[in-house]
Amino acid sequence: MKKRVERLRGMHDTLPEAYQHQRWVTDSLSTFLAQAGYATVDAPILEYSDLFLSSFGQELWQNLYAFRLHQRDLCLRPEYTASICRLYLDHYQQQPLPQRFQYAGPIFRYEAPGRNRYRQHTQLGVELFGGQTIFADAEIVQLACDMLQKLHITQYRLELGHIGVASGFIKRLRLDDHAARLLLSLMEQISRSEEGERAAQARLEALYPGNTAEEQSEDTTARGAKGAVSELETRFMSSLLNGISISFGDDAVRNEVVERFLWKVGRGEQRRQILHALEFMRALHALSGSPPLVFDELRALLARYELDEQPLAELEQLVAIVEQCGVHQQQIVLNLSLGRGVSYYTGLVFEIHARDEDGFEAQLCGGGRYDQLMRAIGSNRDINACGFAFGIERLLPLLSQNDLPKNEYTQALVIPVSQSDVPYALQVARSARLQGLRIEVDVNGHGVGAGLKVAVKKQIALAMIVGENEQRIQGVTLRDLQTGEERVTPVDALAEIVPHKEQRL
RNA sequence: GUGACCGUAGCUCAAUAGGUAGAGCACUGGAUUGUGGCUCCAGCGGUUGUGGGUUCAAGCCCCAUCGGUCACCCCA
Repeated sequence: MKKRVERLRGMHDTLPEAYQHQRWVTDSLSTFLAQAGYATVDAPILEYSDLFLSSFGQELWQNLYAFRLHQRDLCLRPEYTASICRLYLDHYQQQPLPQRFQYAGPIFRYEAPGRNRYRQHTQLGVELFGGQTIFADAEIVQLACDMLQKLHITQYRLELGHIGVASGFIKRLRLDDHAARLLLSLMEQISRSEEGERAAQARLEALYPGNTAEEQSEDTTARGAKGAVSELETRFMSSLLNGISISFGDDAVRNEVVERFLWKVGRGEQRRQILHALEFMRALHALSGSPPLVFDELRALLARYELDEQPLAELEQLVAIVEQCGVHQQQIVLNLSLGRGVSYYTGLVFEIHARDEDGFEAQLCGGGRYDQLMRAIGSNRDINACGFAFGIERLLPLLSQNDLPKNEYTQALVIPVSQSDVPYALQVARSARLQGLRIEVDVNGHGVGAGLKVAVKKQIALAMIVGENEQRIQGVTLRDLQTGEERVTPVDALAEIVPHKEQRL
């Protein structure tokens, strides 16, 4: 076999049917957003890597398609938000706020490909700059839901969260900035699973490494180091873990986890604070659920920790508005441990999930509020901003076939009788197209019989046979491939005849 | 990133226990030089993903690597 250049891993080709469907979805949603005042813009696919530093921290740096070219650090955009913010700063600062933008196009992330997951995929989204927080938040969440409505996708789950709760808590811990940010970005991972917590733990450990000599001695005599951890600390951790009922297999395993954690995290004040934060995040996660009940429970939790109720009040208003737009309470899940991958969110965060017909659940949409991103990428003032983006490829499997457009199939194939009739065939095709028909020409150069075979194989309903006889009268022999019926038709009249013939199919 | 399974013609797949690599579809030509679908005939097509190893002998066994699928992990 000849060596063939393969398609890149995680990249996909878009074939005619999928392309049509994708364009239909994009057009429908874009039209809808334009009705809401969102002007379509686009930005370069390639940007300076620095643009994405604040959104993709060091943790996600490896997920960028970044490279160095001519002494410049460049990067294929991993998302639109930062680019649109840059676009705003470059062109719109003199315009009055709020400003609304929509976009659609490819983005790139270097990740392990999987089902419904590509290294290049298409995002369609909006950014809303300025406006009052609660109203702007409500507008975009409502838009996201209405867009699904527009596509007749009704079975979905709307997850709402608010970074303000956890960040309010962390702020009080007086952690250093780096630790606080890391903790926040790990929140979702921590609350998801035992394994996730362990991974997060490792990252936090790296932040406050213990005494090197002690660690080495632990490696050689793991059990011998036991005495170094105080009885009190072990019991505290133990009861903490008990309280939030995580299953650890058996006591030995749990003790091991507790011990290693306390040991490795180091012994400073920071460690105690982090433990505190972990506990709080667990509690937040445990309380996720649907309104209205969950609000009471969350309010009680915030009161217990003496935290500001403002974020919760915002969410409550938001839920009320979203419900008025036809989203059922059962579809809404409040999850204050929702973190989202990127690190710039400051307030509302939300995601929309849905299950396809195979029962596979995928995230369709994600977004939130990021009031400090503008400053992070070089603005000299903060500009309130929020937005969201849909993954177009993930919407496609959820669409009903009835809604999707039919393929633009070819209506007739022009078959030249002999090679000398090709110029006339092309002329006929051109004339028919000018009349609005979709016409292909058989360019195989092998006669009428073979030409008709081509038409059948390609499932084209009509053939236009053209030779000397037809050219003499400026006509075609129009043959119906289904009935075998033939009639000679003037080229000028094709537009009237062809559509009628087709309807027989 | 981790684990499991898989990789043979353009596509879908065969190949006994390790013993000379096959079929259908598709494609090209013909039966049919201005009339198709059906049929028949012929042709084209391969370093068995790649590299190493074991063996008298490897598509098959072993190792590595690349790619694919699924489940985790993570994300849209």
